[in-house]
Amino acid sequence: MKELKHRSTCPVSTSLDVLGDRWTLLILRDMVFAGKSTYGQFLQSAEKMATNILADRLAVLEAQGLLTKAVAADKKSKFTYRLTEKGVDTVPILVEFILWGAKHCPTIIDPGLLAELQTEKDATVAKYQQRAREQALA
Amino acid sequence: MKELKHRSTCPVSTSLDVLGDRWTLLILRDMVFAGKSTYGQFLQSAEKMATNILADRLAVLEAQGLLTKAVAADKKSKFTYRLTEKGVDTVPILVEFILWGAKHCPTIIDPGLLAELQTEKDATVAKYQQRAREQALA
DNA sequence: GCATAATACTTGCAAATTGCAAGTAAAAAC
DNA sequence: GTTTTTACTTGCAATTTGCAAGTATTATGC
Repeated sequence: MKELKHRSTCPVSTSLDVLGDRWTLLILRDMVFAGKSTYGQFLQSAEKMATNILADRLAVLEAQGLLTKAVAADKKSKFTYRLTEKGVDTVPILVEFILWGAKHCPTIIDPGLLAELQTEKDATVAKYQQRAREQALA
Repeated sequence: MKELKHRSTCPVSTSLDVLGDRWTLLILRDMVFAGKSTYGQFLQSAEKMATNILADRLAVLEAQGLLTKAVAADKKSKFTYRLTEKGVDTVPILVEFILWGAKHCPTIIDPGLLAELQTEKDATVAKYQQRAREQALA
């Protein structure tokens, strides 16, 4: 069980204690926007996460209740990671990171998604949250 | 000049390259919600940031154009840090961290601010952004 | 005008974390 | 029954963090 030290009672600080590093939110991004759910899929993202870091972060996210781990339906040698409601609730955070990065950094992003986020943020957030919930039932 | 490596062209990833650590967003939080502007003030927050980390992060934030550094109006031995528009644009990110932390972690937060964020998020974001812009002119 | 305090860092070093490469183990495919 | 797939674990060097102490410039008090 991965323990976690909380530095203060401030909600920004406690959120950062869980999510504040270079990799954790990328895993959640891959689940929400790319529909990924397995260790092997997470390893294939453009940022090339090291295998030990991925294993560590998945363990933290599971211990903190943002995702669940279960044996895959098709193969016993495979695990499927799914978002809990606590994990689904990080979608608004991911969206704000997308909007900030798209505005202020050199990035490449699907223009359709960006336009959707800029004009109908709340509905788009809700759409991806609903999609994640439905995957969790599958 | 603090350089920064970008791991990919994904906007979440590039945002994390700048903001993805345990301390950076706490500095921005202190500027936006506590009106702090000096090195000494940042050191006094509940999370007890080490002096070298603070100096490093302020340099990164300045190099990345999220804040500006200037000699204080009252004392030549003091510096005043202010948010640029790029910095002001992180307020929605901070707000989502507040809401997630307040919902899912044990935290203490001003009930007035929380209620305001829950019922009138956009207006509250705009209010704190405007406040930060006005401080930058002072 | 000189000692003390305030302000903003910098430096040194041990401990923790990260990143890379290679190795392991169970299940699946051929 | 050998090879491949899948999910890790391990070892180790390099980087980052965290703590304590030191430095440098400006301001204050007598």
